[in-house]
Amino acid sequence: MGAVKNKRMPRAVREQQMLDAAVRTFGQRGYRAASMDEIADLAGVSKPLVYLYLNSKEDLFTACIRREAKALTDAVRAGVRPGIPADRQLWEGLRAFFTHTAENPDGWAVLHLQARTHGEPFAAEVLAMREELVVFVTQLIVVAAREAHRDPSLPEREVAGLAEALVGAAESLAAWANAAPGISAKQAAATLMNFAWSGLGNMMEGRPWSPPPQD
Amino acid sequence: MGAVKNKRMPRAVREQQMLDAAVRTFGQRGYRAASMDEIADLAGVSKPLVYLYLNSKEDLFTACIRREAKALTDAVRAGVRPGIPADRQLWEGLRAFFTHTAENPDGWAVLHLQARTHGEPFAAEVLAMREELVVFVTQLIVVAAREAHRDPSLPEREVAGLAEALVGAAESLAAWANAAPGISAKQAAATLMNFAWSGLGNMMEGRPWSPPPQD
Amino acid sequence: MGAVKNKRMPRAVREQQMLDAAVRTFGQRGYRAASMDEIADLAGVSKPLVYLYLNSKEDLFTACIRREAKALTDAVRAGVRPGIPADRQLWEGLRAFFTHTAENPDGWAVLHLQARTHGEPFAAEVLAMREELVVFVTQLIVVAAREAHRDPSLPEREVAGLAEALVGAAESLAAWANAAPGISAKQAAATLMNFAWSGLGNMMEGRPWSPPPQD
Amino acid sequence: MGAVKNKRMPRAVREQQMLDAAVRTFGQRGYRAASMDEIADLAGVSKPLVYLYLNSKEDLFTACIRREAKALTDAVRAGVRPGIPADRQLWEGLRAFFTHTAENPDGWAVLHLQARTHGEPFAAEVLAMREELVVFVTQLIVVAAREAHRDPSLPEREVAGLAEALVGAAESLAAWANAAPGISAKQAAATLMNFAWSGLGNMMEGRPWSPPPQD
DNA sequence: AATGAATGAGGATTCATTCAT
DNA sequence: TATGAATGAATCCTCATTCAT
Repeated sequence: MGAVKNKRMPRAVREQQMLDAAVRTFGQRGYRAASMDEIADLAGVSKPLVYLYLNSKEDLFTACIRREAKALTDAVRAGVRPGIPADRQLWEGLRAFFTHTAENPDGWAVLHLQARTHGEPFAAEVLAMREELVVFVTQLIVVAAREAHRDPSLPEREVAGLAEALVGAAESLAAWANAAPGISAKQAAATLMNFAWSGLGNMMEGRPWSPPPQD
Repeated sequence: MGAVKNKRMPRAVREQQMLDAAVRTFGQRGYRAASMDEIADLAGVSKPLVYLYLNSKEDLFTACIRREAKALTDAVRAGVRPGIPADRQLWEGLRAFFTHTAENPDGWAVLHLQARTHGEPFAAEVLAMREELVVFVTQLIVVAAREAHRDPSLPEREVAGLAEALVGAAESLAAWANAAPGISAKQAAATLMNFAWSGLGNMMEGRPWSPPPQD
Repeated sequence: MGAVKNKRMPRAVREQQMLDAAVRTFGQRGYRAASMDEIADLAGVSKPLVYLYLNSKEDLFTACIRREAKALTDAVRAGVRPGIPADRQLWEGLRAFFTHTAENPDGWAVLHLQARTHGEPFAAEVLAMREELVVFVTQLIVVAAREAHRDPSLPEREVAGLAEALVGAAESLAAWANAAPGISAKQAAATLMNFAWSGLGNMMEGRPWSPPPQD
Repeated sequence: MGAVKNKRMPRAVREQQMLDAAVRTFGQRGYRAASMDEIADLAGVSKPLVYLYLNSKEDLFTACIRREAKALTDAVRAGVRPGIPADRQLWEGLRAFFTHTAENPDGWAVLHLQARTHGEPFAAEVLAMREELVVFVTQLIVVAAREAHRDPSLPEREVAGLAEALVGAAESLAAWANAAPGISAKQAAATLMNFAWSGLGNMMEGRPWSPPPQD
C-alpha cells in the first residue's frame, strides 16, 4: 500500500502524497467510481486526514486538476525555445506535450477524460488550461503567417478553428500514443506536424482547399 | 416530464423511449452519476420496467452506445456519395458527421466522453465504431494518393497515424462546435478540410514537413 | 423449459403442473428464494395464470405442503399391512417412508427443510402431518408392549418422547440417505430398526438404561 | 430496542452485539427473510457499521454459524468427563447438548434449521460441526462395544449409520424439547438414552433386530 | 383459458462525511 | 499531526402482485 504508514510528516509532503494517490485513482477509476477510502488507503493515511487537508472530494479533484494542468503547461512552455522559427517552436511544444502525457498517463487521463465528463465545477478548470494551449498555438500560427510574408489578416475566427483542431488532434493522438504500444512521443509529434503544418503551410501559400460551389 | 405516463405501449416503443431517456441522462451526467431512477422518470415508466426490458444499468448503457454508434456511422455512410473524388467524399463525410453530432449532442457525449471514461465493457464498444471511421478515412487517403498520381506506397503506419489524427481532430471539433454557439456543421467541416486536406495534399505532392536533423 | 407452452389444458391438469414446478423450485431454493417467475416459467405458463389458480405465493406454498404431506402419509399407510406383528408393521412403514422420500427428494425437502424454517402459516401445516406419523408410531409401541406381555402402563409421556425420537431419527436418516450415495431405503430402514427396536425391545423387557443416581 | 444507542464502543464488543442480534434475527426469520435493517436496529447500530465490520449478509450469516457451532461443540466437550464409562460419557454429552440448545434456542435454530436450508456456502459450515459430533458419538459406540467385551468388529458402515441416527434423533428432540413446554434437558437426555442406549446395548449383546427373510 | 404490460414496496450495498480523542 | 468509530442518504436491483385484453 502507498506510502509508509503512521509516520508523522509535514503537511506539504502529506498533501502531495494524497494528490499522487488521488490522481492515480481518479485517472484510473473516474471521479465517481473513485472512493475516498481507496485514495486514503493508497496515500497511506486515514480518511479524516484527507478531509482535514483537502476538505472534500470535489476540492480534492479540483486540486488534482490544477496540479496536473499546471504541470502540463509548465512542461510545454519549458520545452519550447523562444525566438526560433514558429514551426520549430510548434515541433518542440508538441514533443514536450507528448512526452509529458506519456510520462503522466494518470494525470493526462484526469485532464482529458475525467475532468470533462463531470459537471461544471471541473470542466471549467480544464478549459482554462486548454485555453492557454490554444492561445499558444494561435500565436504561433499568426507568427508563422507573418514569417511567410503573408497578408496577416487570416480571419480570426478561422485561426481559432484551426488552433482548436490542432489542439484537439494533439489530445486524441496523446491518448492513441498512450494506448498503442511502441509509439514514441517523437513519432506522435512528427505525425501531427506532418498532418497539421503541411496543411497550414499550404493554406498560407494561398492555396486553401475550397468546398464545391453548390454546397 | 418526458413521455405521457401510464399508457400501455408495445415493448419496442417503450424500449426506444427508455433509450432516449438513457442517452440524454448518461450524456449529461455520466455513467455513474446517472441514476436509474432519473432515467425511468424521464422515460415516463417505473424502474422495474426498465430492468425488465434492459436488464441492468450496464446493459442499458451498452444498448445506448450501440444505438448511437450505429446511428452515427449510418449517418456518415448515408451522407457520402460513392464514386466521386476522394476529397469530396471526405468533405461530405465530415459534413454528415458534424451535422449528426450537432443534432444529437447527448448521443455524441455518450460516445465521445462517457463511454470512453468508464471501464472495459464500454470502451471496446466505442472502439469498434471508431475503427470503422478510421478505416473509412484511411481508404480515402489511400485513394486520394492514387488519384494524385503519387507513389501509392505511403508507409502504412504513417497513414494510420494520419487517419487517427484526422478522426481525433474531428471528434474534438465536434465538441467545440457544439459548445461554441454559432458554429455550423458546414463551418466545422470546412475548417477541418482546410486543416487536414491541405496538409495531406501538400504531403502527397512530396513536400512533407521534416523535423530538424539534430532532433 | 418445463411443459409444452401455450397449449390449452383443463384446470386440474394445469394446477398439477404448477404444483410440480413449485415443489421443485421451493424444494431446491427455499420459500423466499424461489420466485414466482421461476415457478411460472418452469410450469410453462404465465405468471397471471398461476395467480388465477393458486391465489398467492403463500397459498401456493401451502398447497405444495399439503399435497406432499398427503402423498407421504398415504405412501406410509399403503406400505403397511395391518394385522401383522408390531415390529413388522414398523419395518414396513419405515421402508415405505424411506422409499418415498428417496423418490421425492424435492417434496421431502419442502416438508422437512423449507416448511419448518418459515413462519406460522406453514409450520403448522407440517406439524399436522408429523403428528399423524407420531400417532402411528405411538400406537405401534403400545401394541408392541402389549404383545410383549408387558405391563401396558409405560408412562404416556415417555411413549410420546420415544415416538418423537423415532420419527426424528427417521427424518434425519432420510436426509442422510438422500445425501450419501449408495444408501438404499432398505438399508436406512434396517439401520433405524436396529437402533430403535432393539432399544425399545430392551426397555420392554424391563431393562431400561438408568441415569447415575447423583444426576 | 436492543443495546444502548450511539455509544462509542471498541470494535470487538460491537461485533459481538451484532452477532447476537444477527443470530436472533436469522434464527427467528430465516436467512432470506431477515433484513440487515432489522439486524442493525436490534444491535443498536447503523447498517453501514454492520457492513464495515462483517462485510456482507453472507459473511454475517457465516460468522453466526461459526460462532454458534463452536459454542455448541465447546459446551458438549466441556460437559463430558473423560475416562468414565462410555454410557456415562454419552449421558453427560447429551445433557450438555440439550442444556445448551435449550439455553440458546436461536443459535440452535440457526444451526439446525436455517443454515441447512440455504445454499452451499452455509450447509458445509454446519456439516463440519455435525461431523465432530458424529465422530464423538462413533468413538463412544466403539469404546462401549469394547467395554462390553464384544467382538469389536461392528461393521464400520453400520456404526456410521447408528451414530447418524443418534445425532439425528438428538437434533429432533432438541427442537421438540424447545417447543414442548416443561420438557427439561435432563428429561430429553433420559428419553434419548433409553431409546438409544438400550437399543445399542441390546445389539452389542448380539441380539440385533433382523428383517423378515423374504424382504 | 391465457397473457403482455406495468408497478409499489422493500432489500443489499456503498459512499462522502463527521465526531471524539 | 493523526485516527477509530459511526452514520444519513443514495443507488442498484428484485419480487409479489395486478390490470386490460
